[in-house]
Amino acid sequence: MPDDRQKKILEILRKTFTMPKWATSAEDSFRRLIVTIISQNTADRNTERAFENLSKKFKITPEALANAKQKEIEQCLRVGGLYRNKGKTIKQVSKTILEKYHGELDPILSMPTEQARKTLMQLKGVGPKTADVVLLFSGNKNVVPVDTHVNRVSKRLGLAPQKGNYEAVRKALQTIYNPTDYMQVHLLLIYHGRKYCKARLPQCPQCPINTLCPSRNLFTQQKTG
DNA sequence: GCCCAGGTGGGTA
DNA sequence: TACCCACATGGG
Repeated sequence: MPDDRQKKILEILRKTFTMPKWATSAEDSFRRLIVTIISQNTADRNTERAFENLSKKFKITPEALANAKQKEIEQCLRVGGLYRNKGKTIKQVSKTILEKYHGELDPILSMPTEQARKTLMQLKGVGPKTADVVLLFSGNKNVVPVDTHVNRVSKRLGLAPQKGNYEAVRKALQTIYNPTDYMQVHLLLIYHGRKYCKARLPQCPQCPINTLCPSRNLFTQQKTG
């Protein structure tokens, strides 16, 4: 159960940002996995362009991508950056799903959460963030994916331990908030991080939750003496 | 021209 | 185990 401050933070974020339609729309789980791999360390705009190129050239199925030439996958992804790594990952992941899991991702997502998570992370190029995004948005699992914004914002807001690693931040957020809110917590912290709570800024002047932010007080104290 | 966007795996101490 | 680095493009 969130305490008053934690509850208020979520309430303000809900009023500040609107949730995207895609979050609750049905999406093929394999497509979700591929998009999420492309999005790794990449701006949304470039992710979209790369995925569009890939979709035009190939059917987004384990069969089609496992049998595609890696060079051709890479060319589609070029516009997004990190294209050699991701081309290799996408081909390999598709091949593994095809050969080891009969070309089906959904049975993995039907496993208990921890087992599904572990299984996804055994795919080379799929780390905790990518696994959790697929689990949350396509597997209907109770996890909070921690991307760079979620990590930074959670720590500044005192929602997660300052030196916590991925797992510590994820567990902290999952403990504070209700599973029904996990998707909102994930997305709203990202939107907040992008708009107000930037990595290069020690604090955010226009931030709508400034008064609830412990690091804002630290900053104020430093500035005033 | 420089910084920012923003995950994973491999190497090293 | 904890840190450091390579991967790569597009936009402001």
